[in-house]
Amino acid sequence: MEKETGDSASKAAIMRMPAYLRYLKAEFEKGSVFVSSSVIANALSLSAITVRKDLALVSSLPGKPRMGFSVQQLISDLEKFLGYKKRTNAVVVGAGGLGRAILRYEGFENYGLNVIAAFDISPAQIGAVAGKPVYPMARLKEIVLREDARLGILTVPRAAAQEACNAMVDAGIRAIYSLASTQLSVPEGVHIKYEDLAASLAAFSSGLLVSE
Amino acid sequence: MEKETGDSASKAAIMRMPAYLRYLKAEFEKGSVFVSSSVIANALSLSAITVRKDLALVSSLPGKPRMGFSVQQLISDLEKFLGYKKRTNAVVVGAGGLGRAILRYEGFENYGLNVIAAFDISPAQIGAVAGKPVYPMARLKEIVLREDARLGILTVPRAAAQEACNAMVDAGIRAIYSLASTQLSVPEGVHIKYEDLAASLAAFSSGLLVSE
DNA sequence: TAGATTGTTAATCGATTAACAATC
DNA sequence: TAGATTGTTAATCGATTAACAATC
Repeated sequence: MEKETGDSASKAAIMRMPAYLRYLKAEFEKGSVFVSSSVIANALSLSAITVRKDLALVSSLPGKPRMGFSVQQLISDLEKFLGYKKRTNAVVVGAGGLGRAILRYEGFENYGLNVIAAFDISPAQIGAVAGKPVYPMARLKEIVLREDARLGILTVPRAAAQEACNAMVDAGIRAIYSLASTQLSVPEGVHIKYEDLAASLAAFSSGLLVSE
Repeated sequence: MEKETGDSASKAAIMRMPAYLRYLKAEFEKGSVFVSSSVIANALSLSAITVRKDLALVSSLPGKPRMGFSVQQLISDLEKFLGYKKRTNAVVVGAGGLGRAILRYEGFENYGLNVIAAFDISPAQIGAVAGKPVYPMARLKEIVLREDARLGILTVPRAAAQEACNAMVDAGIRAIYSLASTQLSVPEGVHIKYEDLAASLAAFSSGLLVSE
């Protein structure tokens, strides 16, 4: 008989986890050893109860009355929960401004992500950025297979997005993170997440999401 | 006596609006004149009822039984609702890879956002990108005042983030969109929104948010 | 007219908040 | 010990879904 797994994290809770991790890492740098839910809640503009509920979902050790939670333990638990301790290889398709910025960004290491290469249709872009190769699109499938890349990051212009997306799917990629701000159609079984920086910026700017 | 304003949009609903707009614009390109809630729902993996409820919040004209909603009208209503018809001036602080990509991106026009200039501490970055000036940080306040910039986009490295943030606040900016993936402290009255691309990418990659 | 699709009212579902006993 | 902070159970709140009469 299967053991009860208990509460599973809601999507809302999952989205708060990176914020906890970021905060706790900052606290760790400052030398904090223990931290209470109410302190975290204050810093992150959440309620203490929400924080405690969330931490209960990921914490391997219970918090201690009067002290709170071990900062170090919590960091480790959160990283494990968020999968930052596993390694995933990712490729970037589209070596324009945004694609190149992603290649240059070094912070992905902390998130268990290796951005291994980029691809572009334009011969002018072929070469390397920040020591990472930029290949022609024709080599996408070969490299994805060889490096077992699981995640594709789409940063091509809108007009080229569907074609580039198809190429990724054909290469065997089953998880696509699209920054191309256009609707894409993918076959069953391929996961896609749209991140529309411009739209979210605009929503924020117009004050609609001020409270978030 | 004040007239009842009716239901106001939930945050969840607001976040779906850009997706409707994107879809409707694509349909408009294809020549669609009317579209029903169930068609939209299918395309966007939502329920038809959710779509109808959401559209009721923004639509100035009711949908017609048997036909659905006017694509053109809905696009206009959504753009108005999302504030894309107003103009807001924005500045970028940090002219590294990501900052430069934002300067080069032309899609902001559609969202009512004018990215007018960038700022950087490094003299090497001063100049222009895509016809937009990159100024030294010392000129931030002057330009923000002159151009009435309301939104600041923060794209500096983590270590420089708080200092750059302070400079923005000092320059009179009251809405900061931070891509710096670090916790910032701002005075009361300054709105801040964190967008951690790396964290959201990692969460997606680890399969935690697959269903979104 | 007949039927598809709307808008609305009620029911369900899920997440947050409140209350409180347990405990270091 | 006394008290702050935890984890848990119950209540509230908000959003989604279901049901259905209205209507082009």
